[in-house]
Amino acid sequence: MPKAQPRRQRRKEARPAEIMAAGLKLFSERGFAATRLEDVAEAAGVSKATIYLYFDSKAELFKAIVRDVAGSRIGAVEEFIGRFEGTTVDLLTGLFRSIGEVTCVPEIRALMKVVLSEAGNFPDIAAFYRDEVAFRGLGNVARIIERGIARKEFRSCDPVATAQSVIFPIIMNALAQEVFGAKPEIDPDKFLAGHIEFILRGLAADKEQRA
Amino acid sequence: MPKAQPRRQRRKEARPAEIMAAGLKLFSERGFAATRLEDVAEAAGVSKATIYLYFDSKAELFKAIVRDVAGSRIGAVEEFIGRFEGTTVDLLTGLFRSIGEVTCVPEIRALMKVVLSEAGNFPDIAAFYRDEVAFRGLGNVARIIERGIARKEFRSCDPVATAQSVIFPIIMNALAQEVFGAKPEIDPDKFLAGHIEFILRGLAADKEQRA
DNA sequence: TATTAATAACTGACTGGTCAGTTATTAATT
DNA sequence: AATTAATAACTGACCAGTCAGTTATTAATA
Repeated sequence: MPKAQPRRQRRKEARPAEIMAAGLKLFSERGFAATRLEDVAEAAGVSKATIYLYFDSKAELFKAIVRDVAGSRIGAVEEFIGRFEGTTVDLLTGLFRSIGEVTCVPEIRALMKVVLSEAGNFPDIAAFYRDEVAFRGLGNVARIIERGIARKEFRSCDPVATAQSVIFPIIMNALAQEVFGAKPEIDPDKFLAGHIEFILRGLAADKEQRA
Repeated sequence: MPKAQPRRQRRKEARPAEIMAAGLKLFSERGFAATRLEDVAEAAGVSKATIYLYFDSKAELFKAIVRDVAGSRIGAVEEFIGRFEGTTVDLLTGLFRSIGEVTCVPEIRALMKVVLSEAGNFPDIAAFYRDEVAFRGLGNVARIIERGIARKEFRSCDPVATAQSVIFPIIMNALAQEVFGAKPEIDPDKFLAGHIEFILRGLAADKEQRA
């Protein structure tokens, strides 16, 4: 018989991450207001008071989680974009695949929803998310479109406005799945493929244009 | 001095609508959980107990509001679509304008957000909204696309998947504005115009195709 | 290497405030 | 006078945040 765990353990380093993981799970399932800190504590294998050793308040815990999850991925994507040397069509296609993957991670999808929900109640979270995730991501797509225009692969258009046309369906699709559950009628891979074709046509440089 | 209103008035017919209007305002500003029924009552010029004369619970009030707002517009849109006789491009353009207008009504926009937020906590609301608003609206767009394909105005494609590419940016744009506030960089009208052009290119029938 | 002192991690039990929902009563309408 | 719309005052449950006390760990001392 393995030695029984002592009832208490001191694991200063591991606690915050465990608490945040538990919080992410519950906040994304139930939303901020409906999540009880006692449940987070239980899920993290810790007492509620312990949470307050590491986080000042429920709101601060929530913010820490958002910062952690949101900040962790965009850097890698930007590096990929910077390094890429092929056609802009391939670049965009690659980016789509990668965004498609990210929006399939349940925690990330769920957190997106919670941030939307709680933005009004947490202005600083909203500002952080807007600048560090939404606008930043949109800017990256806009830059790719500019690249395509510069290389004459794409027709001339407003890069930022077009970036929205291009990227919003993917986000919204993930959000809809999160909220309403999977649509039986249309599977996500098929949608993504169709969308890529669709937007490439929308972006395509005119082959035989007057003047 | 005008005759002072009696402290109490009996206005059985008017109360529910007034309570729902007040609820819509507050729920959309603060979300479901953060809205106090006492505040709804005050905004409606009524006591909290009066709300319970007309609605069984906070949740039922919320549902009644969603049903009311959500159900009220789609019918008109569908009728417009049914009657339309011009080109499918004009039909789609007209529909976009009308959706663009609807998503500018602050209460509707805000309610969209709240429904997304609370769908998890109110499965029946989610189901209602999914069937009566989301899928129904998507279906209408898909049908327009089918019409365009049938009339050789549009290239052949999956109508439902494409409907998402077409309509989601408009919804998402409204949602983003709602959540993050207006983006200074891009004004909504310009976006809408650009988006219309973009999707019409994506849909356009191939003029000179092999075979 | 034991023993003990000091510290820091952790917890159970409590508190104060909030708010959905109820009840007893009042006043308008018939 | 009987009915019913409306309300003020109340109740019970819930939960974020606190705190006094407990246990693990480390370090100093014998």
